[in-house]
Amino acid sequence: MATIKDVAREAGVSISTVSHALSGKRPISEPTRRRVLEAVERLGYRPNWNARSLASRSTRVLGLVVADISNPFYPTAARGVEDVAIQHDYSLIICSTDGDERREREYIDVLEARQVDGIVYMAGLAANRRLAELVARGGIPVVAADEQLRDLDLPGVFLMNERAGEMVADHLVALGHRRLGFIGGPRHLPTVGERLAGFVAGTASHGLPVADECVIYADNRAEGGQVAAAVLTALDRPPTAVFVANDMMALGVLEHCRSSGLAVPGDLSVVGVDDLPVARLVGLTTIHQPMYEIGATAARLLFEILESGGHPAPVRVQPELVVRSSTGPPLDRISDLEARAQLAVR
Amino acid sequence: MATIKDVAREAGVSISTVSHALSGKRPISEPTRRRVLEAVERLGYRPNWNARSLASRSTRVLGLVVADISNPFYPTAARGVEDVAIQHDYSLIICSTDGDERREREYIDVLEARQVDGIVYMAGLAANRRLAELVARGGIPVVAADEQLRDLDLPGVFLMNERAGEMVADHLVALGHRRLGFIGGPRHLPTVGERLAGFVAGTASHGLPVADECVIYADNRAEGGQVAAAVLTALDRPPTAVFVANDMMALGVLEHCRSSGLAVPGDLSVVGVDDLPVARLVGLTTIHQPMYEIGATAARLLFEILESGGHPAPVRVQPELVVRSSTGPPLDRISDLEARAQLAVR
DNA sequence: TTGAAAGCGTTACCAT
DNA sequence: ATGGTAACGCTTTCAA
Repeated sequence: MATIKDVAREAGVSISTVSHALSGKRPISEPTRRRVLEAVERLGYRPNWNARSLASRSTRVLGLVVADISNPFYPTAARGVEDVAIQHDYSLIICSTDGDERREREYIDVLEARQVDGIVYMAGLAANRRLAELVARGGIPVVAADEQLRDLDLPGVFLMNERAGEMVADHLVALGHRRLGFIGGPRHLPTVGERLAGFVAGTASHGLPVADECVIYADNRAEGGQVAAAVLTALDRPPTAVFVANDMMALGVLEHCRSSGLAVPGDLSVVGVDDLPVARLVGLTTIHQPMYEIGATAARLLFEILESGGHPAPVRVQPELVVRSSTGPPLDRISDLEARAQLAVR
Repeated sequence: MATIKDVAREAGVSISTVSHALSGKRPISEPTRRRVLEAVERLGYRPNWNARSLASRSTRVLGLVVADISNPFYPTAARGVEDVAIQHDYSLIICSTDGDERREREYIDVLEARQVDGIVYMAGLAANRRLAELVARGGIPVVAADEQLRDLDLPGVFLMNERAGEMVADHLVALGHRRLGFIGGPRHLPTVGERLAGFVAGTASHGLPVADECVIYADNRAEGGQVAAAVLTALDRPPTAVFVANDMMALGVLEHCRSSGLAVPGDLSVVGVDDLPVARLVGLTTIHQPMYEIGATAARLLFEILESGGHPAPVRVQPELVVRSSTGPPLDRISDLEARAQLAVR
């Protein structure tokens, strides 16, 4: 592997000239520059980033921690982060913690050891001290995206989760639902609590409660949704509509309905959050999250800190309800309407 | 940020003692070791990986290049690579080229500049010289996964694509289809060609051709499938069944059918390849690829090279047909059967 | 069992 | 416009 030294020798100039010819950090005569570039080409020289980082005390690398890269939400958000990073001539290390605390802890260490210039945290969990310590040390700026971290109050970009819950409540109540359910990921996640709070507030504003037994917490993924749906539909008085705190879980709910012969939306209306690409394919009514923008904004926030320090205020993004075919009037409501229509005819 | 020097001072020992206490590369007396560890803890010391790599000439980092991280195929494969990497105490840089040549070129440079110890290549494209040059220089071993690289003959792990095509052909012909179509990504991709070849060979063995106008190449993603399906179904004599070279495109085909009111499988049977998680949700018949295993095997291959050099033989994995609800007898065939059944009744 | 010192490939500063 | 050289933080000889 050719080094800067080899290039210098090949081009017949000093090391520092090569360095500057490549970085453009000081004027270089055109012929010299050309000779250097030719030597680079001939030797297939690629500057060693480790050495560069070591000498310059900046790695030009950002860390991105996501909860589960196989949730389609993250790749898009990651792309947002990455594009902004690339604009700033940075690159990205993506760490998928898979909801596993040990793994998450290790990744934090890796990112710190790698001396990344900053971290975008999109993993929710972080129950562990590791991140708190890192933040406390203050060496590496961290911004959160999508999910605020418990007890940490990082700068970041978040969906207006309460608003999202309200919108869903309005939609379902308007359709005629009276018995409503909620399915969410682990209860300690701020987003889950906020979405539920908004949902409850929304239904309450129409004079409707959300019964305790109709609120189920489960694993954050499709399987969790499936399990929760089974519990919910087995109730004596099952809800006619359910708000599911994210699309992956909502897909699980749909799967449960399919496999147990429940009609959607006839027997159960389902609303998710995220608007994953697959939501369109399966006709899932959901709250749209601007995933790419959330990632990009988080990255911009990070560069803002990197460049001018400080603790920028959190950015809150507007939810948007996308109505598809997984929501409709409840069955009893339909027969009700039909009955009235018939009365009218007479 | 505390350095090894700080730790040495704090613990009252030399730098090399700290280094060895941490790496365990030479015997250290218990009390000394403890003092060092305490100092590390107190200062929150994290070894600088750049410096370490520079000094030891090994980064313990692998590069993973994927075509499109938002294709659910990749995360799972990536997980396979990552798990094996972690077992070897390596970490992973994931690069998503997005099918963009410029981006791909840049990433290759990044990985080389970062001095990764090896690269798993899962992106197909690589029409560019960059990778060829890198391979030619021979500094960094590269293995391919899922898609062999044109003109490069890397060690790697691949699906038996011809076999997959044959299996699909057998399945569709057995259902009674006579007019068959094929939709694939860019024709220069080896997998696409191989899957088509197997498909054609399979139908031929039943005495059936695949008409030229029924073979469509398009963009590798869902949108491409949608476009291709539109072309195919607009034909004078459209096929009654189509083999789509990957699930994302197949989802696009399904989407086209839905939006244009075509029944699946009544009007068109659809088979994909990959068996993405979403395939189950939408009931897509498809060829199962062991994604995780493909990734893990590729990583193992890479470590094999790293440890003992050489050029291991390519690993080929068996395809498996998963029949779901997107395939069935063609409509005319159904009426045909019904007609016969009625005849039988009389 | 420990310490000193020579690199590793760059950048950045001080000269010229 | 160019060259020399001291860092950067660590690993790895070589000595003791």
